[in-house]
Amino acid sequence: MTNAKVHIALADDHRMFLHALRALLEKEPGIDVVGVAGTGEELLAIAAHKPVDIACMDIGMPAMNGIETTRRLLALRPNIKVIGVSAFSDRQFVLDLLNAGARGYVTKAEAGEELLRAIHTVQLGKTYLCPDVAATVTNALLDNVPRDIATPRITARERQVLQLIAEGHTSVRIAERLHLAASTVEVHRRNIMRKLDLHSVAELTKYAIRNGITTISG
Amino acid sequence: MTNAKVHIALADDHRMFLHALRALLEKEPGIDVVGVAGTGEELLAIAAHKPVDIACMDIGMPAMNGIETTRRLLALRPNIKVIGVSAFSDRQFVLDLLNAGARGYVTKAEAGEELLRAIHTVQLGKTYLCPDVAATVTNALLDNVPRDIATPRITARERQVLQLIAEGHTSVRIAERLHLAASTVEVHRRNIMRKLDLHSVAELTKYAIRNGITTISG
DNA sequence: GCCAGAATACCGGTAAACACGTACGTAAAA
DNA sequence: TTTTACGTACGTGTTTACCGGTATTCTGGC
Repeated sequence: MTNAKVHIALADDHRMFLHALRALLEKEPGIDVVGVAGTGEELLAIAAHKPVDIACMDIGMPAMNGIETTRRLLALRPNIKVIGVSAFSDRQFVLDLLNAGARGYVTKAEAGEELLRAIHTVQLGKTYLCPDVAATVTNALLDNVPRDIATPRITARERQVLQLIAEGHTSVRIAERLHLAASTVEVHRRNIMRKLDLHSVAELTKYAIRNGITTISG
Repeated sequence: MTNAKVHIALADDHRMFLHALRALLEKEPGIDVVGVAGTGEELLAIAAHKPVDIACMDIGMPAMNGIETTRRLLALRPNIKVIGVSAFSDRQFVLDLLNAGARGYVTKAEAGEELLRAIHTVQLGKTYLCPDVAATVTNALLDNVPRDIATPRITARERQVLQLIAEGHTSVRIAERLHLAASTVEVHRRNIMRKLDLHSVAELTKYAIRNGITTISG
């Protein structure tokens, strides 16, 4: 049992990264990549039919993001250990993912060995955060203590509005598209900014990209 | 000569992608990865000291972007064939890169095999664009004919203003930061939008991210 | 020396964003 | 059941964005 290979599933919407990462992990003797997925749904399907010990997933996927995918995955298979892989290291983002049950987080800026280290660490039942993320999180805990549970989460409607804002539409257009009054859209916009502590369309746009609410290639 | 391995150098600011891609390419018998770089400068250094046939580089790198890197690389070693690898497929972006002398372009959304196909094609002296990029480019040529040479390039000052816009600053703040009149900043903003055919802060922000003018983790 | 382009600056106008308030019905949660 | 959160909608006001034109200065190229 101890010298059996660890079964790993990968998920990333960039197929080239997905395939490349598979090649990287397959070089490791103790690792067996049992499936790769381009979306959160595919990852759930893999976990439903194959033995998966560890899932490494991109967080910034469109449609279903990493946090939602993590929740559903753990509801389906509570023993799977989730490692978040992302280009970003938002404090709030990492905390959300850990709250969702993830056991590790590494950024794509780190070396490939960092992911292997994370895999080996969570395999032992521990939690692994790559250095800069760990620093961000501990700073957050030291600075703003009541950040643990007070996770501001936007509603589905707000998310919908945010997506259209990040696509460059005005409030009036968004109202037309959603069959709402323009004033309602502006309230949503205001609430989003208040909840997320963002203060411009530029920041809203970046947040939306980081969280997979919109794609950058729009 | 014909059955010698092709020497490839890689460049990407995401080290994990860089290392994973190296693992993917090293599986190929005809390919020898002679160096990997995290920045454009490193890639130039590698090309200066090692034999490189093909360079696969990420376009959205901070500091020196892919287009500038391509220019300098080809000035240094005109025989190197450059393949652009990017998460995005901007029409203008691709055209700029091809004008700079690149021989291929594949997006990260494509499968890993797509990059291998690009490598084998440019090795034969041909140009390779992945399907969706090829469609975008041909559409651009069919739609707006005088797009070939009229490559709108923003000035250094405009780039500076764009960066601050994408960081979420207002025109007034940008003016203060750059010691300009607010009206001047607004003219720059206007010219940027006109040149790039963008019509909102959201679009400006995404363009800035795609082109490495600002980072998404701001 | 002239011309084109860049960078600077100002004026005017419309539309939109942004901040603050109030209000109501419903649905979920305590 | 009371409370809380959400989605809906309106009003008022200030700031900013966005589109148009004009003009001066400076620099680089022909």
